[in-house]
Formats: sequence, C-alpha cells, structure tokens
Amino acid sequence: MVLYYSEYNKFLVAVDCIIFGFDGQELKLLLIKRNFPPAKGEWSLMGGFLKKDESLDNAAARVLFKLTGLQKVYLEQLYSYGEIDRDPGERVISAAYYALIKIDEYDEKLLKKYNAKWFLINDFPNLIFDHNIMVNKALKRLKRKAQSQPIGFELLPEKFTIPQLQKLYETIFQKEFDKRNFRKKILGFQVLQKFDEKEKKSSKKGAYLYRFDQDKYNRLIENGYSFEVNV
Amino acid sequence: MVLYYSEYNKFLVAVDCIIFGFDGQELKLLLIKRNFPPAKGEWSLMGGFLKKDESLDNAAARVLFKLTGLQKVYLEQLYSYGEIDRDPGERVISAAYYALIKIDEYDEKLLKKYNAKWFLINDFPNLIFDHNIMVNKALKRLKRKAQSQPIGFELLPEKFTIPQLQKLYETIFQKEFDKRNFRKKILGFQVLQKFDEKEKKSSKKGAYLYRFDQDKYNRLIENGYSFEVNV
DNA sequence: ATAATAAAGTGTTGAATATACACTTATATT
DNA sequence: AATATAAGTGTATATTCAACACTTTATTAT
Repeated sequence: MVLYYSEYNKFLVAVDCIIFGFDGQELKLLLIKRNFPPAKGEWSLMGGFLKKDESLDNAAARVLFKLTGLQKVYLEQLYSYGEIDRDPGERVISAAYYALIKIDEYDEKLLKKYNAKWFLINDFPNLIFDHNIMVNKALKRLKRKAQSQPIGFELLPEKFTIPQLQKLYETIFQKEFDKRNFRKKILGFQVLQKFDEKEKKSSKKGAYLYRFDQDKYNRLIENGYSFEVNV
Repeated sequence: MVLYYSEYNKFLVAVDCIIFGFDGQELKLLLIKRNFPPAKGEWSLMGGFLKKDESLDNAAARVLFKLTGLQKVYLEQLYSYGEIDRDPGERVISAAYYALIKIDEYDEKLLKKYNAKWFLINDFPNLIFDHNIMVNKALKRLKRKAQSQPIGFELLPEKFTIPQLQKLYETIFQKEFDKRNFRKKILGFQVLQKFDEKEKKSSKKGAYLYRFDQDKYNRLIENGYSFEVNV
C-alpha cells in the first residue's frame, strides 16, 4: 500500500457503549467497574479500543457482545468525543454508541465477569471521563428517536402488553400518559399484531399480548407513513 | 505521562466538512477539487487531519476557516465514518461536520486558492470515498434540525425578509408552502424583530426586513417553548 | 400623468388531530 | 359470594393544520 499521509499524527480510537434496558418498570443502564488504570475501581461505560481489522460499527458490536452476549441488537452511533484531555491516561478519540437490549435476554453470568451492574437511569454513580456527558446525550437521543420511530419495541420482549409499552414510554419521557389516548394512538398505527394469549403476571384480569410487525411497518414507511408519538 | 494503552493500534483521524450556503434562491454546497493523491483531480469535501494539540471540534473549525475565512459559524458534528477501506490511501477514521454559512460573508478569493466551487444541492458531481454518503446524511440532518430548531437563520444574512426565509425553507424541504400559513407560523413564534426598512431588490413594493432575536428565543426555550415548522 | 406590472401582504372556514375525562369488565383472592 | 385490582373502552371539546383569493405598494412603461 502506498502511504500518502505518513506525516500526520495517529491516535488511539475507542468505542464506548451506552447500554439501555427496561425491566418492566424502569429504564436501566448497564455500567462496569473498571479493573484497570487509569480510574481503576470507578464506574464507567463498557468500552474498548478499535482494532486494525474492524470498522467502528464492528468494534461497537464486539464490545457490546462481550458484555451482553447479545448480537443483532439495536446499536446506533451517538457521537464522537475528541477533547484533548478527555482521557487522563492518554489521548483517545472515542466514538460512543448506544444500544437498546431486551433485558430478559441478557446473560446474567456476565455481570460478575465484568464487574457490571444495572442502574436506574435516575440513580447511577458518577462516571469516569466524559461518560456522564455521553449518557446524557444518549438519553436525549433515545427520547427523540422513540418519539419518531418505533424503537421502543427494542427494549421489550418479543411479546408485550399495551400497559407494558405505555410504562416504557412513561419511563423514557418521564411523563404519564392517558391510557385511553395512548392505546388509541399506538393501535392507530396498525403495526401491532394481537395474540389471543394473555399476560397475567401484573393483573388478575390479564392483558392481551401483542408483537411489533416490522415487515408491516417497513411497508408503511415506504408509503410515506410516519410514526409520531405525542409527548 | 504514563502510557496505559501502549499495546493498542493508532489511526489517522480526519475531519470533513459539509458546507451549506444559500444564495437567495437555492441551497448550495461548497466542494473542492483535490490537488493531491489519492483521487487527485476529483471533487471532494474540504477536510484535514486531526492534530495533536486540537480537539475534533477545533479541527473542524480550523478546516472550515481555511476554506471560508469564517469563524463563529454554525458547525455541528454529523457522524463518524470508520469503514476499513473508506479511504484507499490508508486507513483513516473521519469525523464529518456540517456548517451553515451566510453566503454573502463568504470570501470569494478562497475559491481559486483551494479549487473550490459552489454547487447546487440538486446537481453536484460525484464525490470521492464516502463523501456522497456524508452529504446525504448532512442534508437529512439539516432537514430535521431546520424543522425543530431555528437554524435556518444561520444561512441568511443578518437582515432578511419573510419571502426570503420562505424560499430558504422551500429549498431545504423541496416543497412549496402557502405564504399566508408560512407567515402566520413563523411570526407566531415571536422571535423575529421587524425593521421599518424594506428590501427592494426582488420586488417593486419591497418587503420588510426582519432579524432573528436569539436572546428572545433563548428565553422562550427556557420556558419549555418549542419551535416546530410543519413540512 | 396614467396605466400596467409584479411581488408583498392579509383572514376566514372546514378538517383533522390532540386532549380531557369515568365507568365497565375480567379474574384472582379472601 | 364478595372484594380487590388492573385492563379495557367512547365521547365531547379545544387546538392545530390546510386550503383558498383579493388588496396594497411602488416601479416601469406609455
């Protein structure tokens, strides 16, 4: 390979993952306690350095897989952080990604292995470097995206009830919705498929289960349809 | 400095700028003809390599200043591109930024110096590497942002008329608006300050000049106010 | 001086959408 | 059989969006 750019500086490049989950009641964040310097023993996002043979996206997926055991999850680049002193160890450019995972598919064994823990989104420890800034940005992005695209479903199990979906939206937007209006709005999109089955854990009556019909959604999108939740 | 991360790979990091302008009629894009390899002689975004002593944001501002002579312009990070072979010269991670400039403040002398040229957004040449992808993403972002935040004003001179503003929105969204409804909507936000002065270039009658009142907008924002243009 | 021209500026009405609000139903538990 | 609990349902009002045509102002041409 011809080297055209040899006189320029090179930098360490990292990826950091903001991992969101939903336990049925609250929005949660998966954090690790660092066991290496600098900032050893402090809480941090899961991250890793970019390797020669992988793209940024692949690096993020690799880091996410390592901590969750999950592949094919919703993973989106958030923003890149390039302040000179953001990492006191050495200069590192970091591309932050955020992930939405189905918490019931998460492999709990990995919590111990990586000193990881789920925290409530409203109550998590101070993080190293600029990781707090990253989490704030990820939360804002999640709110925006959840409003205009059906990504909320990424945080729910395959089958879910309308009350569960409403609770999820309420924790994301930190706001209560009227259940009649919410149901009307969501079912009005016609992208939910109803099962005869009921979920009975959270009530005596039980609530019907639904699933998000991705194919139908894609077809609607092609026809200029738009998904917008009022908040 | 202690080096904690010495075993990891380092990468060239670049910034590329998508520079938008508005000439009163059309949305435009500032491009340069590369005079260095690889892809010498082809059209490209203005870019540059990150230096040791600057942040990503500063690098983008430096590159933008070099080509436009402008500082303190609207400049926002768009996305980072990290595919392995995106630059055939060597592996380069690129952070793309987009800028909105007031075309009447642009220094024309710089066009020659950098082989630069303004192109219509609907008719520009094929670009090198992944730069077409970057421009598409920037256009999408501009549409989204212009809908929910008053960034359109960044592309207009300090004083502008309502018809000019409408024309700008029409070129951004590639759609015509009803002038009564547009005026109603925009003036309803109460963030435009009217002058007694008229602009007479584009009509015999002349149109009143306005300016965007940033301070007033900031105050409204703090009170939970929201700027939303329907498209 | 007068007429013609061209873009700026202005209100109202009907349609669609969002919001507010209270009772009934189903089933497990006592 | 009674009670308790969350699921499920409809309507009326307010707000917002979308459609639509004429008047005003000043320049230019006659």
